[in-house]
Amino acid sequence: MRALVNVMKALSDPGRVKVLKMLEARELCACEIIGLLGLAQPTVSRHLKVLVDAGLISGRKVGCWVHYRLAWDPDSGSPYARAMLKALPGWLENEPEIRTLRQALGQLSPLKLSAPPRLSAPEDCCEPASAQP
Amino acid sequence: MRALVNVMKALSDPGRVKVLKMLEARELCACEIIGLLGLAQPTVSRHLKVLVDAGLISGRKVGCWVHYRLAWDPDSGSPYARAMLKALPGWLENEPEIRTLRQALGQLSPLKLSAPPRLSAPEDCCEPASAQP
DNA sequence: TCGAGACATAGCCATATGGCGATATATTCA
DNA sequence: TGAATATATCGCCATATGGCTATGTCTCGA
Repeated sequence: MRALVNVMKALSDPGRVKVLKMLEARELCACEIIGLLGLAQPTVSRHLKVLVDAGLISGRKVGCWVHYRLAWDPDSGSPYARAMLKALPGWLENEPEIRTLRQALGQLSPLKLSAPPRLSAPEDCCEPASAQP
Repeated sequence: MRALVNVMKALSDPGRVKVLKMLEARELCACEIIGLLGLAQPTVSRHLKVLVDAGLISGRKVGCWVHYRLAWDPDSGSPYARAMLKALPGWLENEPEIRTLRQALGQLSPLKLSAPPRLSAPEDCCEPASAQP
């Protein structure tokens, strides 16, 4: 019960749902998510923690960065989390908010992740996605 | 997005999840749910409203009573609500809380609902499920 | 028409949640 | 070692949530 409620609570916030929809496209580092969501870094960090605790995403540290991805692993996460991750890709595809995010995501240069020890840092990783002049 | 978040919020409370699990067995009137949940009547009433607003259950007034059931109807409710209603029966079946509720539910005399205009009132409909002597 | 019962609503309170800035921690690079 | 960067944590505030009691509304039957 606790596990189920935790997953549902995690899905009860638009920002967190957006994160999951973005991670459908590809793995993202925290700073990219911050830029895309347009929220303060501590706020996003907490949202990510909620998603991790619910078993919906997992993060792995790569040098200075933490790369988040959907927790597809069959053993990690709860069955509830897996069920929701399976359902989500069919949802919200026509939502304007999501389409906008997808577009912004495409404009970001993809992460050049490969070598955990030696890492070529993505120069524009932490450019804020929305530049206000 | 709003609709999805509303469904997930509705599922974010153990009491409301219990209501849905009980309604899997059969239609219930509000007073039965009050007895089974062990919460005050206004509290349950509000929980039921949240579930109705999310499109997860529907209530129909029968005389003095309101009978609640899962919102299976293909047109009513959101696709999110329908998806969750489809998933829920496979969940929490081994949860002690739920098993206890199921048992208590079996001990209640089933509602004799049939005639919307004329209605044979269930005598013990509003007996509190927990009698403290 | 009036009382009783079933349910909904209003209002109050304690806690949870989500936002933020400030700060701590960890890692890389010079 | 020390500066710079990425992320996490802390503490504060406003709002949302969930519990309750009191009260309103509706329906039935006397």
